[in-house]
Amino acid sequence: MQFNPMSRQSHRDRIHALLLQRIQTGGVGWDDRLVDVALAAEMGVSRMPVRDALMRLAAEGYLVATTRGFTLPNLSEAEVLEVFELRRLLEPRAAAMAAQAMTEDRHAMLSDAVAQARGTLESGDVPLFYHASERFRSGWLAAVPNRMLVDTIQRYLAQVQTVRLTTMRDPVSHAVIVEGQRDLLAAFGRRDAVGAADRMLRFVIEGEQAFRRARG
Amino acid sequence: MQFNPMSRQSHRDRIHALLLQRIQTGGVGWDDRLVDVALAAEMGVSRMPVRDALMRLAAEGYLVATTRGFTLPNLSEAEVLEVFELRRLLEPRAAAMAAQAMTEDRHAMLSDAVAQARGTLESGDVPLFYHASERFRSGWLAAVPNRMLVDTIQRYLAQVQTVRLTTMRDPVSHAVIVEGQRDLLAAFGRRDAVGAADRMLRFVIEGEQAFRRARG
DNA sequence: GGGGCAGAAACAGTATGCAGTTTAACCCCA
DNA sequence: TGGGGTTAAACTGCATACTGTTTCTGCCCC
Repeated sequence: MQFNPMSRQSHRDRIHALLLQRIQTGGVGWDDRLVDVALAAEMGVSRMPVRDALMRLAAEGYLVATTRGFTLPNLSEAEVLEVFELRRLLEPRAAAMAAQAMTEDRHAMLSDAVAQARGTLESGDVPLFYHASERFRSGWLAAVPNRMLVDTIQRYLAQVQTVRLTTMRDPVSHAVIVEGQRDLLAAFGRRDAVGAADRMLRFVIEGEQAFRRARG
Repeated sequence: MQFNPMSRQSHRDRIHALLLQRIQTGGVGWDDRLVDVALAAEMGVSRMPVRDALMRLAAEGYLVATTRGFTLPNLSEAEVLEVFELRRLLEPRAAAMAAQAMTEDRHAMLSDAVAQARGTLESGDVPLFYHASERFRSGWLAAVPNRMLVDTIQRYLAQVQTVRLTTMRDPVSHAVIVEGQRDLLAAFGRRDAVGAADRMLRFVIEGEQAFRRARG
């Protein structure tokens, strides 16, 4: 049963990456409790590397430690609005930098993601739409040269994961999001930093309005 | 020898706080290697809580893990400049919100901190200056109603800890920082959100320029 | 005297076990 | 049938031990 303890990437890092992916792709539900023993059994390792990964995720803000396992942070409406404020401050700038640094390859990939997202407008395939949107998001973020900025954006976006998921289920928002992606893609294609920033700001504000509508 | 394992504050948290204090008060040198075994022996506990604390400090950016113990981080110049970009984006807004939400009590506390910082201009007492600056910073941040914004700011500031410490040792920067604190305090006192934002932006840019001068 | 080279030591990662605490289920009595 | 107390299970925190790797040290050969 013994794996090589010092394999290129430690168990701790592998498990951290795996759990992060699960969180970011909606693989962890709101009422799920992540417990080291269970995860360790699932992955065939001992508790310690799993504990390390969980505590690291908690330190990074992706999880919160409770007396009974780790769970997703349960954001109040006020906290979600706080995140929208952060998004308004950071994402337009990030989009501008991405536009300036956009390569042909990356633009083609983003174009593909947007096409896929648009295709779900008729089929109403929410999981596929979500997946395409994730591809678009991670794609343009990868073009941003400021890694600190990207890390910051990724962190708080992870925390409002479920909000974004519910927004995507709304048909009206679905169309608005695809439209925003299309416009952003066009701005990226023109290397139009100003246009990308403006459109991204509008995109975030539209998202905030959709959230406010959904809550009342 | 057995302590209560579940005493109000866990060993992990105690050790984390202790090491953080050592780092922040210059108790850890650039060539010091923090090793779990040695620290554990020093504190009379096992490796695990020490390891937890060290890894948490590393996740927070106060330390970096090397193949041979934990050391102070040596951020590249590019990474530090990335953080300055984040600061330009977030801290003016945060200062504006703090100005709007400023209370008399808090303003008095900030005033005290600035007076203490100014007092170190002549004495050249860097540790006291550092402490006063920390009080000023944590004080105005506490007035910001958006907790997500504050958390984000705190997180990246932790990572450039050492840069800020070296900046404070420079007499010219020392004076510039105290001047900035004085102006910010005045803006806070007037509940002048616009003025606070403007002055904070200038403050960050001055810090960035000081850093660029120091490096190259 | 300098450049490998082998052995030793230091150190990170992981496994396992136990103690203490919290949660939840259950049972008893009303 | 419901409320309160009791007990079992679940889970975290800490300790200890072992393994494999990396770095250091000193020695030998050139």
